[in-house]
This record gives sequence, C-alpha cells and structure tokens, in this order.
Amino acid sequence: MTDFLNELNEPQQEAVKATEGPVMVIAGAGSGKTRVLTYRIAYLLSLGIEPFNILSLTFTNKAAREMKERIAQLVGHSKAKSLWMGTFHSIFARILRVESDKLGFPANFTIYDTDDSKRLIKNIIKEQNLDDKTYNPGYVLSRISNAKNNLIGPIDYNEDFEIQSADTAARKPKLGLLYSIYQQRLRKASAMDFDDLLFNTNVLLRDFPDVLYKYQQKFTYILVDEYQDTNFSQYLIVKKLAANNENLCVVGDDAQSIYAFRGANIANILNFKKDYPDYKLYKLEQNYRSTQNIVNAANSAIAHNKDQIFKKVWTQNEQGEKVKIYKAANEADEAAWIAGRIFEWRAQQQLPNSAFAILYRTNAQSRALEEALRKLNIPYRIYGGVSFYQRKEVKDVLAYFRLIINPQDEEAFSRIINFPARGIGDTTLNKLRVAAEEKGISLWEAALNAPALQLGFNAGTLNRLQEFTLMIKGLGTQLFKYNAFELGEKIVNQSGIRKFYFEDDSPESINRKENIEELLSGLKDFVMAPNEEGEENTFRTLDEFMQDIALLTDADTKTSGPEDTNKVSLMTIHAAKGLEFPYVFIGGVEENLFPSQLSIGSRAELEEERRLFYVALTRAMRQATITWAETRFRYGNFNFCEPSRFIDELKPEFIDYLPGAKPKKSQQAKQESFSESFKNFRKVSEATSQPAQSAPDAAADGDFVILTGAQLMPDMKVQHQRFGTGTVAKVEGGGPDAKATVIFANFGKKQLLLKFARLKIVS
DNA sequence: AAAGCGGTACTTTTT
DNA sequence: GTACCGCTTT
Repeated sequence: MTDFLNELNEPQQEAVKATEGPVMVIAGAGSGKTRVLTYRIAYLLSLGIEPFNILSLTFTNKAAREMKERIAQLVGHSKAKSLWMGTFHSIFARILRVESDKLGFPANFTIYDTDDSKRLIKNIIKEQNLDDKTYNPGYVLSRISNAKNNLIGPIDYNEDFEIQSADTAARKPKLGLLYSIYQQRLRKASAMDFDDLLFNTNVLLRDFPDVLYKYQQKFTYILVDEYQDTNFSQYLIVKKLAANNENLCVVGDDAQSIYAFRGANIANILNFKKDYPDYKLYKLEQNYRSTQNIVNAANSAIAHNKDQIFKKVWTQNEQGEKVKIYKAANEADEAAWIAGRIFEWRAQQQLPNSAFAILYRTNAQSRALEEALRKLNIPYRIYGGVSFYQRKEVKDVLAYFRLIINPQDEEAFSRIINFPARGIGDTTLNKLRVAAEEKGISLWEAALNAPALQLGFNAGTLNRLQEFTLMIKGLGTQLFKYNAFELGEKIVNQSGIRKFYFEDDSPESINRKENIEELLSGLKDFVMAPNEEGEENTFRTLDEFMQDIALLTDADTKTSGPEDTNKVSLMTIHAAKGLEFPYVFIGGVEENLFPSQLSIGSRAELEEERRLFYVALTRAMRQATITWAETRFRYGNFNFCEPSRFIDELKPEFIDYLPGAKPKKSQQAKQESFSESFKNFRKVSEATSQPAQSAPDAAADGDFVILTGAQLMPDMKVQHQRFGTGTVAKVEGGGPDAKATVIFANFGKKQLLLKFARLKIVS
C-alpha cells in the first residue's frame, strides 16, 4: 500500500510522512509540489484516516479536480470522492449553506460574482448622487474587498481613524458609507460576494464556538496548497480550524506569489514559524521539470527580488538550449515569428501542437497571436479570457435561474426585468428602486406590491409588472417538480429568451444561441451525471445546479473532448501557474506591459511582476523563448516600446539574443535608440503621407469635419474615423437635421446625422 | 420606452 | 478596440 513512496525523493518522502503537527513545505518551481500533496493524502488514507476527515484547500477548481483525479488513481474513486477537497471559496460556501441560519441567511443564498458586485456598487453610487469618476466602481469594490479580506467590516471601517483619514485625504470620504450600504443591499438580496464567503466563515467560527468545535473535530488533517496566495481572512480560517491538533500542512513557494493584488499576503508564509514554533520545515529544491539553462535563467531573474525565502533550486536535467530572445518590429511581427517557430520546430522535431504554449501578461495580447496561428493553420486553444459563465447571454439566463431560486436577488432582478424587452424601462425600474429603498424592501417585493404602493404607474405598466412576477412565481413553484434540465428549458422558452435570439440570425446572435444551447446541454449533463454517492439519474434540481456552478469561473467549462487536445495553448501567465509545457513563448516582454505600467511605481508590485516573470519562465521544460516588439498597437494607437528590464536582469550566460535583439548597454543607449526609432518612424510616416489612409496618424484627426447636407452627394466616397471608407447612398433633410445614408465597406449601411458625424470627403 | 447614434474612458492579473 | 454613457429621435 505504501510502495508508492518509493517514487519520491528524500525530502519529498519526509514531507509526506510527517503527518502529525504543523508542517511547511517550501517547494520550488517544478519540484513536485502537487506530487507531495497527493501522496501525502494517499499516505494518510493508507494509515486508516477517513477521507471525510481530511480537508484539502486549493486556489483553483482545476487544481482541486486534478488532485482528486490523481488521488483516485492511487487509492480508488470511492475514497477520493469523500475527501473535502476544493477551493477555499467552494468549500466554505458549502459549509455556509449548512450553517446559514446562524448568520441569518437562507440556505439558498446567491453568490454575486465581481460583475454583479460592480453593478450593485454602481447603482449605489448613482443613488447617492456621487460622481462615478471620483468613486470609480472598480476602485470602490477593490477597497471594500481589501477591507473584507482583512476582516474589517463596515462598522470597523467607519470607526477606524486611519482608514477614515486616508479616505478623506484621498478625497473619497464616502467610501465607508458606500461599504455600509453595499453590505445592507447584499443582505437584503440574500447574497454574498466572493469575499463574504470567507468573511462570513470567519464570523461563523468566531461567534459560534459549537460550530467551530464541530468542524475542528471533523477536519483532523488539513492541507493548504499555494499557501503563499492566502489572504488574512483565509489564513485565519485555517488557523482556527487547525487549532485543536495542529495537523496542518501548508505548501507553497514564495517566489510564485502572484496574487498580492487581490489580498494575498506572503507574510502568511513568513509568519508560519511564529504561529507554530515547533513546526517542521521541508524544502523541495530539486527541479524535475526544466533544463539547467531555464532553471538558472529563472534563478537569475528572481534573485533581483529582496523579499525572499532563501532556497536554491537546481536540476539534474540536461543543460538544454539557452533562453532565446527575439526582437520584433511590432506585435504582428512578433506573433508571426512565434507562429513561424512553432510551425518550424513542430516539423523538425515531430512535435504535437500541445507541446507549445504562448504566455502573455494581458488577455488583449491574444488577438494578434490568434491571427498569426490561424494564418499557418496551427490549431490553438485560448484559456481564460471572458469565461463562459460571464458572457452576457449566459448571465441573462442564469439571472432567471437565480431570481426563481431567490427572488430577493437584486442584481438578477434588474438584469432581466426588461430582458427580453417587455415594456418595463428605466423609469419604472427607478421608481421601484426608490420605493424599495424607502420601504426597506427588495426590488422584488416592490414589484409584487406595486399596485398598493401607489407609485403612479399606469395600468399598462402595472399589468406588465404583474405578468412578470407571475411568471417568476409560477416557475418558482416548479423548482422541485422538474429536474434542472427540464426547468431550464421551460425558463428559456417562457422568458422569451429563446424567441429573442432565435428570431435573429446575425452572426453574433447565432453565437449567443449556441452558448445558450451549451448551457442547456450543461444542465442535461448535470442531471445525467452520477451524484456524490455515485447514483446515476438521481433527481437533481436547478437549485443544486446553481450551487454547483456559482464558483466556477475560468476554463472550468467542461475540459474539451479528447479529439481537440492537440492544440497550442494560449493563456495569461496567471492562468499558466501550475502548468508545464515543453516549449514556452513569452510575448510582449516590454516595459509598461511586463512589468505592467501600474506596477512600476512600487517596489512590492514590481517584485510581484518579477515573480510573475519567474513563473512564466519556469513553465518551460525544454525551451523558453522571450519576445518583445518595438512598437505595439494599444488602445487604438501606436506605442513605442523598450525591452523589459526583466530581460536585462537575466544572466547573459543563460540567454541567447537572436539576430537583431542586441542587448542594450545603458540607460542612455536605451534613450538614444528610443529617440532614433522615433525619428525613423516620423520619417516613414512623412514619406508615406500621400493617401494618409492606411496610417492612423494623429494629424489626420483634424481632417474629419462636420459636413452639411449640401456638401454631400450620392456616390461620393467619404471616410469615417470608426467605420472607414464608404459610399454615400442618400442625403436627406437639410440644415441641422440633414442625414446621410452611407454604405461602408466594412461596416455596411449606416445612417449618420450630419450635425454629429465627423467625415472626410475622399473623392 | 426603445433604438441608434456619437463621445468618452478604460484596460492586469481571478476566486 | 470595446463597453458604456447619455443624448436624440421615433
């Protein structure tokens, strides 16, 4: 039973066998961290520990799923199934549903995602008549999130002198008020946001000693993966649960901490020895993944960080090729070059597409890469980006599901009250909002009682409101009568969503249609799939489905079928964490992009970017290639770029500049080359300025003017800043109301009101 | 109330 | 380039 231990090296084995008491494992990149975690759990099980007494926390659903699969291979499915293994958010959401009454929430509380939270905050800002530029919803949310992750509730927030003076100094004194209102509204909607799942777990364990005791007794062994990414809130939950017997094993790598931006705190790793003075420390330093050149280059990069735990990652693997650096002229060239190398190396070495990954800092960079890959017919898959469950049409359908399950859900309500259009517009919704606020009731209750509330609605509006509430109520009574799939079908039909999308066959609509069908087929799979106990075809309701998917976000949408696994992977570096690929390209390694512009001001943030760079390099097994572009098209205009400082920081002996990608010597050289290429650019644009059409040149702006109807005639060619060139089909009206119908080459027929449209006459 | 337009601002990463 | 806002017209 324990012969699998032989597959581990010395320190790995020790870490697996130290089952009792606090243990910290510092695991360098590629050192077999997941292996240690899975074998440790298998080992615990082999000692007779019950799987339901083991709590194992991860950061992504994917990591949890993969680990569960690997454990199942070691100890069998039945045991693996009863493990408490999942993300912090999903495990504690599960517990909160069981204990919800203690906190005054219904068991079917809704989980708001970031998008819902932002919308709610936006509404509150509007209602408070605050300027949404000073109170940018994203910023407000991040402040609130930060407070929650540090267990500062609205009352504490408003009473904390330092916070208040900081907010006042930043001229945002109303943040505390917004926080309070936001929390009230969440509660009224019977909803929790992501951070509340952790915050409220802390409240539960703090205020209900019997509950704490129960879970302490239950979880006798606790494991935490990616411990460097835990925030204070998560740290405290773990600490409380483990307080009884301290059988706690945390695994992490300070060099791979890349989530400080959302509250992760490396201090948790650094402070472990303070909390558990008799802890055992194991360091996994042998890298099994990468060549020597890759490991050494990555080490030389991370060495520039000050905040570090000392460790020496090394490998016995072959030396391998040096890390290649390529300088591209622009992002299209960069993408074409990468695609070209994949094409070439694939052929030369008989490699599958799946041997390659292209990593980048921001999702926006994928576009050029996709185009280049498509040109060479190289199959690829993009991970991340806008996830399935975030797409508008999917969220719309889910909002119906949510409202039926929990009619108090304010965000779901305002999302679908008039979608598909049923004649209940902003005016009506605003009146309902005001009434709900005044009476302290939810939007749903306001809509239900609209006639009694005397809001001055006409009979038609009242009628439409009643129709809507009746529909939702009617569907609600069927929640436990039909299974998730059957009810989902009914909802899509009765709500009019199916009709709305299926009557329109624009390409966009077709795509949306497909997404809705995919969601429904997901419901079908859910209904058919065996449940936790392994029984098939059990009756599973929509409400269970929603609990299942509330915390799925990224590429959790069904791992693609076996036939399409042979693809090049494209993803952000964040998404690549924990993965490995034989050949890795890192694109856009330029100042202001990587490191990100926003991080350059602070050392801590810059160090996080550097860790991100370290993560990127250490994904590569055989070959890592870094590319950067001299110019990049961003936000609709050209930007000149300099190579990232991270390239300079790599020790020269481990890297290989490809022709043209010469190292720059000093800061002055950098500036010279910058101004030189700027001069060259000017020359080029001056030289080619005759048609001025293809060069999106800033000077051309002035050429777009407001024309009068008299200046335009049918068949004239005009240019529009957004729509490009087109032919005038018709000119109607005169004076200020003159309208022109223009057929644009790329955008089709558009009607332009001439007093607004800026046009240029081409011929 | 809805649709369609032009203008503006925004872009890091994710449970 | 895109999402969203707010203005206008129907």
